[in-house]
Amino acid sequence: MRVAFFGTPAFAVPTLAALVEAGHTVVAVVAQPDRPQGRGQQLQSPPTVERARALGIPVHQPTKLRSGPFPETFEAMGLDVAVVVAYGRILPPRLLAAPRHGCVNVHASLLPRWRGAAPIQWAILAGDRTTGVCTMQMAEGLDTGDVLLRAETPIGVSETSGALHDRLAILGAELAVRTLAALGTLTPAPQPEDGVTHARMLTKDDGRLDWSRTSDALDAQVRGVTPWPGAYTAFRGDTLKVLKARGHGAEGAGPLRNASPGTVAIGPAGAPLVACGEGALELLEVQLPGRRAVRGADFVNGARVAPGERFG
RNA sequence: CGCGGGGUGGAGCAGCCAGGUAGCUCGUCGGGCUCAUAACCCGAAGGCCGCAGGUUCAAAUCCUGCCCCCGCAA
Repeated sequence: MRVAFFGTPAFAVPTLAALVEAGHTVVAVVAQPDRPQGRGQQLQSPPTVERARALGIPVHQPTKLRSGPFPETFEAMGLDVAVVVAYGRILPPRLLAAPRHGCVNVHASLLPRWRGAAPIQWAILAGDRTTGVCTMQMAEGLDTGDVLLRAETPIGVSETSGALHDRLAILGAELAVRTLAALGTLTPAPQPEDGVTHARMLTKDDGRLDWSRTSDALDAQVRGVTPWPGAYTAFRGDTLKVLKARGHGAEGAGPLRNASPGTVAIGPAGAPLVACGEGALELLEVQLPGRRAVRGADFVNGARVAPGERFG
């Protein structure tokens, strides 16, 4: 089939690669414009653009989708379908209607749960046991289209957003290929109104650890915001990033059983054990500003963390 | 030229501002104590202080250049 691919970040790359691998004619890759990024604020091309160049596919990075030259260019492509994966912008109706089979979106959640920008992170933050990917026939609303195919996967007890992201990217790629193969024979299933949740984009604030929450909630929060925006707490006036942690129930809290939230003890492996609203959180890997990431026990040794100190 | 922090025995850090003896918490090795231990006690090994120049009687420390690592900024 003649396909156009809309996608910007790393999550979209496996799908792009899979479409080409499956023998589809990808006539164009559309992504967000290059933006200054990283240390040094260098202008950098999105991952999908890098891949498109390597594959020799023409790239479009329009700043406007409603006006300007792009809509006409798009309509002239003579497409069977457009595949959209984490493109980052809403497609106007004119574009949605242009390809013969319309536009198909790959979304990283079990719709209608977690519509929106950060479905992977929110599934973990909310403590969901399973999540997955869906393909849908795109409609005008945000992730409201009829579902074509879905694939479910369990969320590991210590899985981070980063790890789940990589798994769902692969799963999504497979689902996209299967969806295109069956296009026209699939029955689009309208999303139920029950169970709709919205996964708003995360901000830096979502990484702040509130020690009055339960150890389970904090464990999920650390995993959900890793690697971005990252979990953090305050320690002696500095920001301490928490890269890896493990929640312990009341039994594991030991001497902290009646300590107020944020109080630190030294755990059995030498790592900091922090009192939560319920249970305790063991900090397995942390990082101080300007320093490299270290194991919990090394942090305790180097910073001479004393039992009874406070985080947060 | 976006802003900023850091490179010191195997690990994590202090010392640098006010140049002059290599320090701390661990780990490792040996010994002791103990029914036993991630506990405790005694002892030991291990570092050209990122690299190259400069200043100085003297540089981990001050000056210059370079290399590497990291935080902010999406």
